[in-house]
Amino acid sequence: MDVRRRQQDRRAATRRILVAAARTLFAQKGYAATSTPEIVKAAGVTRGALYHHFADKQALFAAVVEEEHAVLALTIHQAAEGGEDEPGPVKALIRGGEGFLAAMQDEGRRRMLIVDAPAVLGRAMVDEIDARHGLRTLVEGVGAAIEAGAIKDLPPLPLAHLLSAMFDRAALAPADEINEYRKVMKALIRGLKK
Amino acid sequence: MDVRRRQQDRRAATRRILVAAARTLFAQKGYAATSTPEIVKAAGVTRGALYHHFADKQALFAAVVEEEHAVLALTIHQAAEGGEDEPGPVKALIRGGEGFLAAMQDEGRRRMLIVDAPAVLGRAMVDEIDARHGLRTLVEGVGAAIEAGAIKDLPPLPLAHLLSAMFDRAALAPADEINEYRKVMKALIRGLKK
DNA sequence: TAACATTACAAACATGCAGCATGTTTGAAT
DNA sequence: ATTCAAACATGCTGCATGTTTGTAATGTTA
Repeated sequence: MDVRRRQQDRRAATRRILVAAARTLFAQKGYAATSTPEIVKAAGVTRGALYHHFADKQALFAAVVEEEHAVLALTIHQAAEGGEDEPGPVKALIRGGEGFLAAMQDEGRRRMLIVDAPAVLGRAMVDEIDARHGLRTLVEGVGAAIEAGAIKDLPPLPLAHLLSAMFDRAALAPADEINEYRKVMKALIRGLKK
Repeated sequence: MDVRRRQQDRRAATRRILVAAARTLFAQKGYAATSTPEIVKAAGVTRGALYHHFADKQALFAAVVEEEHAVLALTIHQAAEGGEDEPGPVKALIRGGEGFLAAMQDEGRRRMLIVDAPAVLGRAMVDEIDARHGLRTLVEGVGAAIEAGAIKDLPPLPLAHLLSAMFDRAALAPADEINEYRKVMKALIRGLKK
């Protein structure tokens, strides 16, 4: 075995530690209030390393958001594994929403993905990222429901976007009102039935 | 009559010109990319004046957002004056949404109210501001529809929030897809009928 | 109306950050 | 062992924010 760190390992390790440190700080204090000196101090590297790996602060944030989206999608997917009783497509949509809301209980995650990301990266890039993760499965779920004839025949992508927007807002709701939001969301989705 | 400008007038005039200049720049380039030297240069005053009238850059932005929300609400209200055929409460909701989308055709307005405001001011303050303007009328519209028994009995405020989130996302949709979004929105609202 | 007080700004200052340019170390290839 | 490139580290520059200090205009009181 090779005790020496290879270049690739070294590179990957530095990148990982940077993204991890950045994630913590961005989650705690938001993008604007987090400085790059702060990040590199937490990561135990210098700003030179940061700007060697990322074009700028925004690119680092994009990497964090990308990863967070991936983790989020995985979390929701795993949670969905539980109920293996093959529910109808509408019920599946509702369950997916529940999983999303549960995974979104993390304040920092909400801040980064819903509040900061659109302002910092722009809607276009956020859409791109989301299209690779959560939104993709939502579009599939909606499409399945439509093809099964379970809900009205509507363009899947806009519908998925609108549902996604509603889930986002519900996730941002005050903790003590979240159950009301859940109820309303269910009603809205059920209203799509034929 | 008094040719001299009173303090109040002077104060109000400076404040107005600052907010106006800020609005233009925030709308064009976004909050982060707009500097205070830029703003005061456009306004024809110095940064001293800005920091005399506003606690910080964020407070100035809050003033701009507040005003923009007021103008937006007025615009929608005036547009709604047109069709005086007393539509049902559900149709009224749909028409309100149409009015919102029409008023949101302005790119700068979208950027400030939907993208930047939540990140810069935080959800809490945005909700406060919105509660004084657009959201208020939406809650009333929803409440009216519920009391009239036209739609399902659901908590009005969460429902209004979710609808508002939907409208926001629709407003951000690519221009060539907006009609599809309109269709889906209509379907979602109609699905609320009993 | 004269002296004083307050408001509304202007100008200069202090601090901190982002991005880049240049230097140094580490690793790999020959 | 030498050479070269990648992976960092260090230092510098310009700029933005917020604060402090100074000044002129306005308002108030004796």
